[in-house]
Amino acid sequence: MARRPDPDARQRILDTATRLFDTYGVHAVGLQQIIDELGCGKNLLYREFATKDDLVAAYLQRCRSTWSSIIEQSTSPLPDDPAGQLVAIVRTTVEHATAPGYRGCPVHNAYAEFPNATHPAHPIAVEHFAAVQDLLFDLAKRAGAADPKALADRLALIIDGANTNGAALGAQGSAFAAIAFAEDVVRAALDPRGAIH
Amino acid sequence: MARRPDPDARQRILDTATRLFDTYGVHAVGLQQIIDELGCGKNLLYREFATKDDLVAAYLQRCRSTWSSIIEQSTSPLPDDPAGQLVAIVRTTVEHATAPGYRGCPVHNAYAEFPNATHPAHPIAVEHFAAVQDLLFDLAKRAGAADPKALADRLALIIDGANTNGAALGAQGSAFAAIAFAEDVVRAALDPRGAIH
DNA sequence: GTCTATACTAGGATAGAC
DNA sequence: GTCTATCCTAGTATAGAC
Repeated sequence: MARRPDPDARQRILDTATRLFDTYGVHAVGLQQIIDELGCGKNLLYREFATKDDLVAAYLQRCRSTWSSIIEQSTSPLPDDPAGQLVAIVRTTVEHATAPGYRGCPVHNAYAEFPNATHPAHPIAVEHFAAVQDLLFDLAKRAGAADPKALADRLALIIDGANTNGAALGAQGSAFAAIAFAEDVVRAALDPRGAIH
Repeated sequence: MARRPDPDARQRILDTATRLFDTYGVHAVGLQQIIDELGCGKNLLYREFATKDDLVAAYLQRCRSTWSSIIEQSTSPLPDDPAGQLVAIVRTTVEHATAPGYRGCPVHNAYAEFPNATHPAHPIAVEHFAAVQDLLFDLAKRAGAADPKALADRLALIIDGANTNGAALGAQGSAFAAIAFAEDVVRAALDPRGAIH
């Protein structure tokens, strides 16, 4: 009897690749290692992903969609509270950034690992950075900030800072402070009296 | 006549290695590439650095001392103004983070490239992160902040955020906003009326 | 026909001999 | 400073199990 093709093969490969890339970094993981962990043949991997670059690109796409659903999950309980959603995004970021073994935002890490602008990972990462900016700006506008761009910039710095600091120093660093920081910044930006004095 | 050993060999090797590592990332640069650029023999490099890991460790040490002198240079004009020094540190960080071709803090990048805790780069990076924390905390205390830990945490987030955001989005991102942000945060932390409302 | 397993090429890396 | 040995990884091709 002929074997049926496994429709989940691509997903299983991506599952394993994601876990290994997240843990060890992209450069440090060889395709052989993925094949060994997965227990599949080399042909299957090369059928789904012609080159390692293709696999890396698919990995980054998955990182993006994972991030989207995490954010979606944290903001959906506050559908009519854009200011609360901004704080919720920071809180979720901090939770992840202080988790044991956190190595930093995988998109930023991959971007740093492949500085060559011709790498297929590049445009995906840039798209992600722009999407985060847009989301923050949109929420800041809807929250009624007098200067939504300024509020979005400050929250972007807090979020990127929490990610980086958490990767470096974990829960012992400054990442936890990001939550109260974001609350103050949002409050100040919405205060009709005109913010910080 | 036998050639005299070049006492600057180690520095010249480090110069070239630093430039290449900063530009392309550590993993992506081979020792052969460094040798080719430098026009030296392999022996010379192996005499100074037994393994690539040793070279990477020396590279990170140099990154640390470069960072120290940059910070020293930016804070020395304000010897009796710790609050001004805190803002100056952020300003200097932003200047670097928004420069064309900036790829992020090399220490953070190397830390991300070598997640394995046994790599010699690890302790050096951790030392750096702790040193930054200590410097910020010390200045926050000397500035008279009511809660110096909180101020140091917030500035650490702004600094790490400016570095990461600048690497991703350059001058078009949120990094520039870090300067006014830091000014507001420092002012609020020193305000006797009790900060942000 | 689909998968696993393996043998193989080519290139680049570390390392060291001379 | 050149030249060689060894290893590792990406990628291809082939053989065989189900």
